[in-house]
Amino acid sequence: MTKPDVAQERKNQIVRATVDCISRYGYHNFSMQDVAKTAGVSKGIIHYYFLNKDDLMMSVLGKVVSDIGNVMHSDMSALDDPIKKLEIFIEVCFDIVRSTREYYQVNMDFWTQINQKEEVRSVIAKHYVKFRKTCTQVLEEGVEKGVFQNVNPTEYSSFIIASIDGMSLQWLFDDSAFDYDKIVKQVTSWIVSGILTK
Amino acid sequence: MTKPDVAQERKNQIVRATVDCISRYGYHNFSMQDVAKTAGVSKGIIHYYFLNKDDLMMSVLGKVVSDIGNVMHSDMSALDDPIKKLEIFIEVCFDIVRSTREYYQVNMDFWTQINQKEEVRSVIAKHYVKFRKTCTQVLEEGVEKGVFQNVNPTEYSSFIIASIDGMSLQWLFDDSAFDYDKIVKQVTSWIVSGILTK
Amino acid sequence: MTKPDVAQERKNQIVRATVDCISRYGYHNFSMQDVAKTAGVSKGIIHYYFLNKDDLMMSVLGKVVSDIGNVMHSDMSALDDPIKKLEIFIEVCFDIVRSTREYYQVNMDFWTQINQKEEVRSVIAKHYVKFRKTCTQVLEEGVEKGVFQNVNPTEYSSFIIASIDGMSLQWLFDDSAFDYDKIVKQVTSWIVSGILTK
Amino acid sequence: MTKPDVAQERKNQIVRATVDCISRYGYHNFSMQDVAKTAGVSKGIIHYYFLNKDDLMMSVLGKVVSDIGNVMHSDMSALDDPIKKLEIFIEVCFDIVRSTREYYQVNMDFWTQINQKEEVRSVIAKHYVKFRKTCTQVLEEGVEKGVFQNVNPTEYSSFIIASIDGMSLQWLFDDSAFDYDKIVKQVTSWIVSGILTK
DNA sequence: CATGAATGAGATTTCATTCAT
DNA sequence: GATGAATGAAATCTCATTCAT
Repeated sequence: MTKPDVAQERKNQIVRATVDCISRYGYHNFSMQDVAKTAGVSKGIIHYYFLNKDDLMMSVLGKVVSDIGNVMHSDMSALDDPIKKLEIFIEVCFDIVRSTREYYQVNMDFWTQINQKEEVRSVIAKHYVKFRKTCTQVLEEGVEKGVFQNVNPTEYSSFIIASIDGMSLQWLFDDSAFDYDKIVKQVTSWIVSGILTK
Repeated sequence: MTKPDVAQERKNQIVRATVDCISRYGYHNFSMQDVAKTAGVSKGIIHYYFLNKDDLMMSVLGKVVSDIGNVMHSDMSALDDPIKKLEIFIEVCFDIVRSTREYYQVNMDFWTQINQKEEVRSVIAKHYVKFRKTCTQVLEEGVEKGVFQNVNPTEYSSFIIASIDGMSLQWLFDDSAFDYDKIVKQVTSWIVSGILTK
Repeated sequence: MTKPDVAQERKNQIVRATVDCISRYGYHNFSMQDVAKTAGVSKGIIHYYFLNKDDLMMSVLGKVVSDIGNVMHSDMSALDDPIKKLEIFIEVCFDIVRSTREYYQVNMDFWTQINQKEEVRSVIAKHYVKFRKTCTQVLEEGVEKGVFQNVNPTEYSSFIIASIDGMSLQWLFDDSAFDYDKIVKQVTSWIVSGILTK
Repeated sequence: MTKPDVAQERKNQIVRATVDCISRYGYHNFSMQDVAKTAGVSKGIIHYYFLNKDDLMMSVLGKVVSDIGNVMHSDMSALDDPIKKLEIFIEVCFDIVRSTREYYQVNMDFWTQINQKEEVRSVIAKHYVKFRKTCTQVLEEGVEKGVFQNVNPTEYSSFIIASIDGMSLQWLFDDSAFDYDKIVKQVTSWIVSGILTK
């Protein structure tokens, strides 16, 4: 059978269409009709697969968050040098923003919901926990090997991720403010040299 | 004149009410009716003072951005020591987030509009230009006095501001993730020691 | 001012239009749009005066129930003879059904809701309490004067009202089944003679 | 044949499920989906056996009406005494309401349709014709035997049935209004003594 | 200036019905 | 026969905006 899971495929199709719509029309300026048109399906079928718009949006958030999370986990295990590993981690993170700019923004759009919808806040919070954990592992390895100073790895992870998010924001607000590639390298160097044993 | 622009006072009143509503009901979930009730005025009068909801929102953005900007400029000129000055700058910034958490969140809510409304993007971009400039001045003073390394001050400003925004985000997503006061001090120390001449 | 209470007048106008719609299209086959058109107003204004369709329907029920209740209280106090009084009470009741057939049916339409909406059931129940009380007073007077047997007046009231409702139902189902005027007289006589002291 | 009409059995199954749904969700608040789930069949198959929802509803009405009709015809022929016979007829009728309260309510729900759907009105009207006829036969027997007064039996049948329906209504609206068992006996006595030869 | 009744476009959602499999 | 995915009409409800008073 070439029809292993029509339902799942349809759901994916609708979620993808929704991401498109958010990108194009804005987080709260798209209608179910828009999603239907984009996905090439009828309005009704969306409510067949998703309880309501909220439910659909939670699926979108889930996808965005997990997609970003998945990219981050891409082969770092192959590397031995903690410094190289950290540099690559940072590079990959910055790359997500640059190469999926609209996608990262859709992710950002959910931030407006953290005060109104506990579930949204919770998903994002968990994403950051995982995010920090990934980074922490890299740092701990370096600390163990004596390459990195004995800082609190979780705290320094927060700091690293904060720098990446913060720089990305400034770039999204104004991509002529600085040369992204150049400043990414600069920031990476500041972050890395900040933790290197003297 | 003892009649200092009643119109302006009315506009302020409405804008303040709107900030309240965004905080309470969410950026996309409040109505002009809500604003009217909160401000204690009629629905009609809002459209007398503001062209439409968009116009009102731009005024809100203007207020939020300038309020935050104003806090930052508070007495740093009195200090002589560049290190102390930088530390205070960072502290003040973090304080804005902590002490006006909801307010900062309203500011953040506008970030989701940068793709849809060029004017919003532009206002935020200008805010960050000013923000960086303030920081840059502090850094330049330190570089001049030989206390700070000869890094590109604008780039390091971006980095500083990025750290502040990024840490604040993580805290807004989950205020149990770390002790804000403690990590603020830690991050401040990392930022400062990263630029000190060895 | 000839505009003492625009709001109340509008509400009445909408409620009246709703009764019309229920009569014409059926209890669950009319839309807010229909009501708007019938009342000659816009769809939106209905939701300005009524929270939602349910709220509107409760107002309709209130009106129907109280209108019917009001008719029943029409001058019986003038009469002295308990028998005459009872006969007139019964006549008035039957008259309500005959002369406001559609109206009585709208009232009936709410009966489908008694299992789903406690408030509906409660309003109807209270209406019947009042209904029985009115009848009971007539009976008690007759018992006191020794004209009526010493039956339980509330129970006999229930029986009287039951006969009226039940006969009306059969007539509504098939108005060719019997001559309404004739059978009303017959039933009245059975009811009255059933309580007369021998 | 040992395959006694699978189709009929399926139809019954669906009709029964519909009665359940009306009871549970209300006459106007259940969907074909609900029926399908309750019957344990697919949504599609319902439209295979029934033309549409209206058609299904007519089948439900048919079932409800004939079920109630059937109960009424149960063993009265064995009795000789017309008084006893009449008492039992009344008792059985009241029993239908008490013992199948929800069922009787479903029957009542159709009453609201008599204005909109001639077919519904007609079925109900025919049901009452049969109902009255059954009662009339009991009365005629008593008149013939000189036990009952020479009233018009059809008219008195209407009156009897009206009392039963009317009392049941009041009870359905508020089952705390009176003790059903007690008042049933009382009403029975009033009805019977109203027709006894003096 | 100020009010709030009124409008109407448009959003979400439900659901009877169809039809390919 | 049987399924359930798919459709699309229609319903309720919200809300920015207008305008007579």
